[in-house]
Amino acid sequence: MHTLPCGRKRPSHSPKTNWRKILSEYLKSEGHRATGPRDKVAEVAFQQPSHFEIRTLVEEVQRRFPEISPATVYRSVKTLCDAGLLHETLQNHTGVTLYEVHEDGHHDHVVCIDCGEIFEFHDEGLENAQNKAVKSLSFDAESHKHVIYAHCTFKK
Amino acid sequence: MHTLPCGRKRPSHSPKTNWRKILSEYLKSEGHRATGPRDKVAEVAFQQPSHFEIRTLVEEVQRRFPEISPATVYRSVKTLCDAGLLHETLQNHTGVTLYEVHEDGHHDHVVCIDCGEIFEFHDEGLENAQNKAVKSLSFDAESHKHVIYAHCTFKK
DNA sequence: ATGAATGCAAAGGTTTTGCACCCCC
DNA sequence: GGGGGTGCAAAACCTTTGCATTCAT
Repeated sequence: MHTLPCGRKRPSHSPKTNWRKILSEYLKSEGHRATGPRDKVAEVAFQQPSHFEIRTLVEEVQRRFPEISPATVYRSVKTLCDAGLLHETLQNHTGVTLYEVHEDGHHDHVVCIDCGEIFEFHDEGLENAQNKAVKSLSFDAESHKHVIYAHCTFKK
Repeated sequence: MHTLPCGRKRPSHSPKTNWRKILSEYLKSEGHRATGPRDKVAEVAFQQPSHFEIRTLVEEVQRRFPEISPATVYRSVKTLCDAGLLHETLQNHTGVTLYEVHEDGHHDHVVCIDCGEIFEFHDEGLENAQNKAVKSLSFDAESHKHVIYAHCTFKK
């Protein structure tokens, strides 16, 4: 573990570098098998930009491994999500679901309505308020999505 | 306007009771027309439970008005969103997009991962933190989604 | 009358599935 | 060898679109 500027901790081996071990342990524990195609899909997935569409992943896998079928990509992504390595994160400005590598550190997202650019941000006060609110709900919260849709001011 | 227990104000005529006027003004202002099918779709939409899938709406419209085609339902929902009467709100536990009647008062959602039940909540501290965080981003925020996925403890 | 709105059916796009074959354990 | 995994193609879905027709203004 190391401490980030913002003060919170993050495991030093994120799934992005550590996924092989996590995946193989998950597969073993579930009675699933380590196979070539699934491994290649994972490899491509972890090389994607931080937020990606499954559509893009399918294309990239097909480009690099033409013998792997789209069905396998879909099935593998599902497995990677179950293994806790990937995460359906948010919907971009056109409503398409994006995936990201599941990191422990908490962050929220801003999506530009105009250009689709995605920004991550971390706000201590917001996080505290969220935790407090969740606690008061007396539900057993597992995850949450907080996405802000806005106009970014970078382009044009 | 009247004041709610939590202290915030809500317009006394929500779209739920007032939609005809709002819709007709919107249509006029955009050079669109008041038509039977669109009106019927709106009528059914505003009778739906607070969070509904478009799939359910299509079925209900077909049931009550078999002469109205699904395409018209889709087109009408788009119009109602443009008019500010409906809102694509969140995704339920299976990833399906839900619509709700657009109310002014701000609330967030809890979705039960197991049964799909949806709860609304309003938390003053959270809302303040959100506003503050958004402000500090120096984006021009237009909307945001905050959904908590949790296990509810009501059933079984 | 004129152009928006509709119904129908077809097209488009995405994701899932059935099944025979393959190959990891 | 047995059962999970894969590729392929078809199916299943969901949503949009083209077009002729209808209808509001």
